Amino acid sequence: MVDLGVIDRTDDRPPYRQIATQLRRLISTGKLTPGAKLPSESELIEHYGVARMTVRQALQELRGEGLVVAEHGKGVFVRSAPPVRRLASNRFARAHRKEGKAAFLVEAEATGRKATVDQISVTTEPAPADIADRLHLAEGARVVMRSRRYLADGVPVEIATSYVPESIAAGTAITSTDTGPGGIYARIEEQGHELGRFTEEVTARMPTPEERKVLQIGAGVPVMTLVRTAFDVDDLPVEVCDTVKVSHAYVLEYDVPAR
Amino acid sequence: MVDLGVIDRTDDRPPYRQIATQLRRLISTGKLTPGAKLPSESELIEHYGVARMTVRQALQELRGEGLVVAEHGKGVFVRSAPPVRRLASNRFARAHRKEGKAAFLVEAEATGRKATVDQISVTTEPAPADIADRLHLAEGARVVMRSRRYLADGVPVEIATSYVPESIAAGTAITSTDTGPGGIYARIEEQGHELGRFTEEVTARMPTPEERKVLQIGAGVPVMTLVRTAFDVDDLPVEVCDTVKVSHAYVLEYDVPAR
DNA sequence: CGATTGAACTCCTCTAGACGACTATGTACC
DNA sequence: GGTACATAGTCGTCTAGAGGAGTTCAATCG
Repeated sequence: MVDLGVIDRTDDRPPYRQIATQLRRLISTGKLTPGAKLPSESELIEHYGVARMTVRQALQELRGEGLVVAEHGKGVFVRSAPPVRRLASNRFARAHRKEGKAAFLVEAEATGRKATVDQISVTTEPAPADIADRLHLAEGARVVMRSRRYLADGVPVEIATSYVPESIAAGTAITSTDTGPGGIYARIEEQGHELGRFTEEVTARMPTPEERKVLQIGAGVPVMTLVRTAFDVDDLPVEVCDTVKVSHAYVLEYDVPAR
Repeated sequence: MVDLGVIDRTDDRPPYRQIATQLRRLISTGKLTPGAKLPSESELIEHYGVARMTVRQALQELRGEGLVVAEHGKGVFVRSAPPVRRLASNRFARAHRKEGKAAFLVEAEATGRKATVDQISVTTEPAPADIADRLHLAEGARVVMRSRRYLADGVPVEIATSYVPESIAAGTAITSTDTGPGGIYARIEEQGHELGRFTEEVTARMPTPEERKVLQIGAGVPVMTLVRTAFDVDDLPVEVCDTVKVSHAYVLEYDVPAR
């Protein structure tokens, strides 16, 4: 077992915080490596001579930082570093679409991971207000809504929802589960909307309980949201894609000219 | 007071989670607006007929989501929406530098906020390994390191650390607390390194306890990290800027050509 | 009138114990 | 050999209570 410290009752920091600090140090110094099991609650209680709730509060702190995950009936484990996917800003280059590949698969292939998509749903509905705004549509105009979940090596890493105006999507494979070679963007271009540029808006927040479930992440793991709007060469918005990514699974890369 | 629901003991979700859900709904439906005070622990205990720890566990859940903040001795309050700053990808346009304005001030001015900078420190040290790598420097080469904290309307929103090779920074205002008109980038260009492009790497994570203190945020509020590397027209890296931003205070905007 | 005191209220921390649910493992039985 | 079961160990949830510390505000004292 690892060597734990003791609680200093003269320290003005509360015991649960001291315990958390000592456990945190074990992780950051590598004495506890990813996947390793922390001492059980009982062991910590005995070692530190405190009540159960005090130990649990310390562990709660570490879970809140996303450092550890608790598994019911098994123990508390140091979170294993998930695969990091780098998203380069040229990932929608037309060359890839010409090759008949969807963006997600291209990225995954580049990093040697097995990419899968599931929980696909396709519906046609009135556009939500913010989406209608981004697509320059009248309120209540109908859009094709495509939701799906992406997994890398079987681990959920992202959920995404695309919105395409019905006027563009109608009668194309966009309304099918399988959008065909090259994905949505290839279909949109076939409809005479050659893509000109994208805008992306990035921010981060804590996941909702539902997102936690779908992405299989514990409390204390933040998500990044990326809302991408695709414009054709006439600067007409043709698609909005709202994605929620497990933050530690992604690094977004952008290239910005100095002008 | 607001109208709370009741606990359904036949529901398979635990009571604390039901309480959290009901409070969450009060917030999301606007019955509790930002800044409003939630019912006190005592009131919740009496209303739901549960033990203190059960109520606290529900509140803990909401704090973990960053929805509420607890203030010792006062109560628990709905987190007031902080000022959101949009960072457009053209924020480093040369035109602004020519006008003698630093990037942060330009942004703040555009949104009508009062921007301030404090906790400035300037030192010269051997470059950390990852920085040396990004700057194409030999390990141990010396860099000027500039740290500072940014505040919008007096609220901390970002901490940043810039690294400039000593070969470029030596003898310039970069080594002074005040970098002069146009900021670091103007000084770098004066040294004959006309800026050509930037790369930015964005990800999100939970803050360290120290970051929490400096940024004055509670547990449960994530941060975004943005590492920007500046290249001159010869594609030589001339600066790396590592920033940690309070996530809910920022939306990053990028423009990506379709190529 | 101003300053101090005290009470009431808030959230923070901790104790001690209980039962439940999930996981793993060994054992007895078929 | 394989299945079913018992058991021990784990974390999850809840109860009931205690003292501490920060905040607020009204009453009291000088």
